[in-house]
Amino acid sequence: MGEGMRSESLLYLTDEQLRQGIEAMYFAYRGFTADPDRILESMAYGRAHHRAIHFINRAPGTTVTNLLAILGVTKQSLNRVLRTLIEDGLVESRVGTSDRRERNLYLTEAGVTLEHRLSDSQRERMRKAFRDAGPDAVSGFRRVLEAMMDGELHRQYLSLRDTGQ
Amino acid sequence: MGEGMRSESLLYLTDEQLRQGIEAMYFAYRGFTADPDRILESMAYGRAHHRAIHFINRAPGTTVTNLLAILGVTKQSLNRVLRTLIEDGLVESRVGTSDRRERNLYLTEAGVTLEHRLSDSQRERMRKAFRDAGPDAVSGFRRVLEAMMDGELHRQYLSLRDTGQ
DNA sequence: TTGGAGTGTCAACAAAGCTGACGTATTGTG
DNA sequence: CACAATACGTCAGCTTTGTTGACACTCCAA
Repeated sequence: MGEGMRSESLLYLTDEQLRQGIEAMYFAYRGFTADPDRILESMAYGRAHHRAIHFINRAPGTTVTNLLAILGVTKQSLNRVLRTLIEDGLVESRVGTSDRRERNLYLTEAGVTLEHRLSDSQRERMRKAFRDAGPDAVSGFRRVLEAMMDGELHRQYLSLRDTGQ
Repeated sequence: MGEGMRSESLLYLTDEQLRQGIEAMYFAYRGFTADPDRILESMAYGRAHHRAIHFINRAPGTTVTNLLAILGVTKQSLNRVLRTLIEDGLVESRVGTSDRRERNLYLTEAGVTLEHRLSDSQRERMRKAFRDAGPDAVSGFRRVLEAMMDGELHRQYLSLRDTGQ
């Protein structure tokens, strides 16, 4: 430590500050997932189902392969989740029109309903956090999070972000 | 949309902004855990071992019950992890001096070594994120994360934070 | 037309969470 | 002292969600 801090900004990078950031990230993520987890556990679902529902809702008609890339899991793992969602009538899987090897995924009406319940609870918490922290904090929050992503993750985040209206 | 936004700050709370925050949190957390995960998978360990090691390092001599409260898991789940760490010589469990029912947990030298490897990688990513985002962003980042914690989580975060020198 | 690449499914297994029940050692209290 | 409560460990069994391996169907290009 202390090998030529020239600018004020470097003062923020003590090990103590970094450790606090790490622990804040850990506890905040637990809070972040708490509300949807509560809703999901009443059904037979888990976080994996939530993630699948979220991204199918974001990109209706997406393929299994595309979803695999976003979620970063194996196709076998995703398939199990997807199968239960299809059986339960929350997701519809249509054979691709141009390439019949692909399956295009859509939420059914029931799927959209559940997605709303889940995202409402999560948005509400995010809204409260943003409100409590104030408008200046929001941009800082997002800038740090973006800088924390790997190149590949960051690319995925941006490409999703840009599809939002 | 648009039923009486009076103050500028409310402009930040559109559903689109909230959704971006949610997705940023998701992708950032994946980046946040990626480096330790890589180190751990080369050994027979997982994220659960990392969490135990982290908090034993933070509060040497802590008891099992205390660790359970911080991690929010069951003792059976923690015990499995703790047992392997003790068997592998990374954690030492000493009978309590004042109350001999308790077990005080400490990292061994090997445990400290692994903790350093893990936290170095995570600190390095955090440092990069803070550096890239700039000093103003750091406080905003932390304020939003704190506001995202539940009451109980927030209390734990603060009590840990205050023990850091 | 046929073989390789791409897409998705089934089977079996592992990590790590959970509940419930129980044993043991220790502490504190009536 | 007797006995209830606490702290910890463990056994058994279940769930979610990740993993590999094997395989079927589809497309495309040689």
